Amino acid sequence: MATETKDLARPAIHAVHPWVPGSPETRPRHQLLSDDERAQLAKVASILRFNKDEQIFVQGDKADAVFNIVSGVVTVYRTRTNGDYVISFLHPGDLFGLSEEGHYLNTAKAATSVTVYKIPLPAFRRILDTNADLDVDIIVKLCEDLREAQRHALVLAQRRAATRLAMFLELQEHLQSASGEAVSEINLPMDRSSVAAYLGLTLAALGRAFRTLVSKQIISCRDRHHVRIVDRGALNRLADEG
Amino acid sequence: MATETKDLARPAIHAVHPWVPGSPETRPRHQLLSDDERAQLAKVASILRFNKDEQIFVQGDKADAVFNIVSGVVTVYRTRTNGDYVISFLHPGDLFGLSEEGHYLNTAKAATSVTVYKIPLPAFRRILDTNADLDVDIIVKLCEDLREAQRHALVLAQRRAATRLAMFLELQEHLQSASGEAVSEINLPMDRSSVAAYLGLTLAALGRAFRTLVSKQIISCRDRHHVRIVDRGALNRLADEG
DNA sequence: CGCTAACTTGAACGCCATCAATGCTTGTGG
DNA sequence: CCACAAGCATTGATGGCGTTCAAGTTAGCG
Repeated sequence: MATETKDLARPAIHAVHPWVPGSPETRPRHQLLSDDERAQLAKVASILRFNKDEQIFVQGDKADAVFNIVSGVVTVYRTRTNGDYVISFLHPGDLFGLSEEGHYLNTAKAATSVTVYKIPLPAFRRILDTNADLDVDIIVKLCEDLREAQRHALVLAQRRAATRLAMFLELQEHLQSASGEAVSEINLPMDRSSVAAYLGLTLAALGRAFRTLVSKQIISCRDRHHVRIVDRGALNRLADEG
Repeated sequence: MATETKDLARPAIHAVHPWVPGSPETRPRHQLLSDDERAQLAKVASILRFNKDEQIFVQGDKADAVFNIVSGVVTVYRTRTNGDYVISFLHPGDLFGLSEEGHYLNTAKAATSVTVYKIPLPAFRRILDTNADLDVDIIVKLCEDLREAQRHALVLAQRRAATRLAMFLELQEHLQSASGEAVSEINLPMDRSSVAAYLGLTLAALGRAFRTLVSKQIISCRDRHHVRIVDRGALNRLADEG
């Protein structure tokens, strides 16, 4: 379809707008950018493709571009002397590489096959300077990223592994439904060790947490990447009350 | 001094600019806003004073204003069925209440006596629309907040309590030195239970962690709000290597 | 079909949560 | 200024849960 090709041929930033009234249900996640903004960004962007596990940038690299995801999932993580810590999983419509200090603070790698727009920072700044509306869109997106990071902290502050996993699964389901897909099943494209690194758990503890939820009839796993919620009430209770 | 009075009479947003070259050392945290921007904001802002432990807004309230700290420290936390979780400690030059979804997601309370500018959201948006430079300043600030939230997640992902505390102390020291104060001593204006809620620990565990660091001659405590670093190397090692 | 890496499972240990009791400090009123 | 009270913080003992290390299993890929 022509429209779809045209859509894919331009950067897109998806978010819920925090300032317009209405409940989150009535304000779905939508495309923030105008056609004009998207066209401007497309002019300076190059499109790149990465295979699973390929690195998009590495922590310490000079931060000279921002990225916008077209398709696929990106894992952002930081490597420390005692292991890797996953900061976030990013999805189509997300922007990343912006919140850096001259050099990338984190490493970004493809969790699945990924296509992204790469927008050189100087060009990006130039467009920001000349286009006031884009500024506001970026602000909205950053607010969303901030809320997301705070929710991540909330997850990590939980004491029991099963609670962290329950919150993570609810978050993933929410992300999927907000992006418009029907979700009879939660899709977890990243591998277990990445989830463990995101939840601040060892692989072993995460495995046990999965087994606990399955044995309690709260979820069922078709395979390692597909989870079905059996008892949503119990999952919610676990996530909310620890 | 006249200048100081004038400075205090206007909103101010402090941050390091992530896009200008140079090491963080050579790019100190500075005032982002121009005199004009500060004057515009001052026109629509009202100044408020809160005593220690007074609430500035409560989670669930309609989010109709953003706040800018003039002096004092603000604790942002979220209350859940199983307790309070501290999201962040905010300082003069910080902006908060922006990243909400129509209603405040968190509660903000004064950790010390606090004076803030309250800027009604409609007026704030109007200024954003007409002032392109301010947009960019807000973006810079949000990027800093995002990095901060990610660092918090990194702290919470640590397994040992002493490691979390070491990272927290280094962060506090960094904040203080970045705001221009000489730091022979780390100042912790918030109380222990808030620190515990920030670090995802119980009061008891935090107390033990303090005692561990003291007994290992890594820090010494003058009182509950003043910590001196005795062995910075050891503190660094603990924070970096777990 | 075989190999390798990812994942699961098991047993022992250690750390933190929990609960309870004590000590400290801050604010209040006598 | 002191006595008191109430909340905050430290300390101690116990148990649960997650880490660690190791072995076994599955899944994905050539």
